[in-house]
Amino acid sequence: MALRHAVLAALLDDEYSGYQLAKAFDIGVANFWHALPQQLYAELAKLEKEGLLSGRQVLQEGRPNKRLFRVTEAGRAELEAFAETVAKPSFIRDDLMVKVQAADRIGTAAVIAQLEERAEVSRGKAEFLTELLRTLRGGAPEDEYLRHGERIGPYLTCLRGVAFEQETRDWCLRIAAVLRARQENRAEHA
Amino acid sequence: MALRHAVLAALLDDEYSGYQLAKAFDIGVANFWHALPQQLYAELAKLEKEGLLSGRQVLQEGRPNKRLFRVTEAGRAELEAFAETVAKPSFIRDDLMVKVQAADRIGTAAVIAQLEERAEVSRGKAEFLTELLRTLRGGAPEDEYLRHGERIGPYLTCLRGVAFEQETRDWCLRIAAVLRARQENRAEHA
DNA sequence: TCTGACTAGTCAGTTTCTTGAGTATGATGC
DNA sequence: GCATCATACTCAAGAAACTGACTAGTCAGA
Repeated sequence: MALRHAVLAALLDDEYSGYQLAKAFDIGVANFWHALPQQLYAELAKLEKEGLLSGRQVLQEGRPNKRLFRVTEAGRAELEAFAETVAKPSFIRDDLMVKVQAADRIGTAAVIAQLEERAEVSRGKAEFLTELLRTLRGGAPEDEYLRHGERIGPYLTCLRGVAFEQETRDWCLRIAAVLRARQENRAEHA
Repeated sequence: MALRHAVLAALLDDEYSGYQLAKAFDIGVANFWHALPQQLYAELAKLEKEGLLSGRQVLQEGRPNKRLFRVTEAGRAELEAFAETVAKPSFIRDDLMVKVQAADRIGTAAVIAQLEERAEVSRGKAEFLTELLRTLRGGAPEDEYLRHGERIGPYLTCLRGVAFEQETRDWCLRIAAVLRARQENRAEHA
C-alpha cells in the first residue's frame, strides 16, 4: 500500500495516461520512487476501481487510444490521510555499494569501471534535473518561486534529486580514485 | 537474487549469526541495503544449502545457542562474479518525499513535523556513522588509512552513508523552513 | 514477582515486484 | 522496402519482500 500514494502524488499535477505516468516515473518521480510500467497500469486500475482516480477514454488518430486518469476528491483525501501517518524511513538498495563493500576482498577493476560509469550517469541526471528545475520555476528566481509559486511540491523533490545525484557522482569519483591508487600501489610493491 | 550478495558482502569481514547479521543490517549495511531479520534467516539457510556459506553451531550458556556463518571460497567466487555484472541503478523509496511531492495540494502541518523529525534522525545517524568511521580507521588519518588500510570496503560505504544522511538532514530542514514560511504567508493574507 | 527487554531464532500467509513475452498501429531512418 | 522506434497497453509466472505471530530462555528493574 505504498506505490498507490506515489501514483496519487504524481497525478496531482495533471491528467496522465499509464504510458505517460511511466515516463514521469522515469523522470521526476524517480527521485523518490521506482516502478515499472506494468506495476503502474495495475495500480491505476486498482485505484480507479476504488474510486481514488477517475479515468476517461481519449480517442486518438494516428496512434492508439488512451485512458487519462485524474485524482478524485476521495483520492486527495486518501493522500491527506497518508500525509498524517508516520513515514517509514527511506531505504536505498544499491548493487554498486554492495560491490564496494566487498572491494579489497575481490578484484576491483570491474568495480572501478562501474563507479566511473555511474558517476557519468549521475552527472547526466543532475544536469537534466537542474534544467527541469529551471523550467519549473519559469524564469523566476528560486527564493521568489519557493515563496510564491503555486505548485512547489515537484520542485522540492527535484531539488533533493539534484543533490542526491551530485553527491552520488562525487562519491563515485572519489572511491574510484581511492581504489585505483591502491591498485597502482600494489602493482609497485609486487 | 540480490539480497544474497549483500549478505555475502556483509559476512566477508567476520563470522556472524543471523541475529548479529540483522544488527549489522541496521547499522553499516543499512547504508546500501535494507532487509528484515526473517529475510536474512531465510537467505542464510539458502546460501548454506548452496555451499556459499558454511555454518557452525556454537553452544552458549545463559543464552540460546547460535549458528555462525562464514563465506566459503565458492561464496567469494560468487561475489567476484557478481562484481563483474552490470550494476542496476540504485533506487530510493521514500514516503516522506511522496508527501512533499503532494505538498501545497494537501495540508502541510504534518509534513513539516515529519521533515523535522527526519532531520533529527538523520543527524543522529550521521553522528553515529562518523563515530563508526573513526573506529574503523583506528586513529590513523583518513588518507593514510585509505591508502594502506587492509580492509576499506565497509569504510567506503560508510562514507557514503554519512554524506547521504547529512544531505537528507539539510534538505529536510530547508524544505521544512520553506513550507513553514508559506504557511505563515498564507495566514497573513487570510 | 511481574513486566519488559535482549538473545536467537522459526513459520505461515499475503502483497509486491520483477521478468519476459505479446498485441497493434503509425512514423522515421537507412 | 525493411527495420526500428514510439505510442499504448495486457497477461502470466515466479521471485522477493513484508506482516504478524510464536517459541523459549535470561536478566534487570519496579
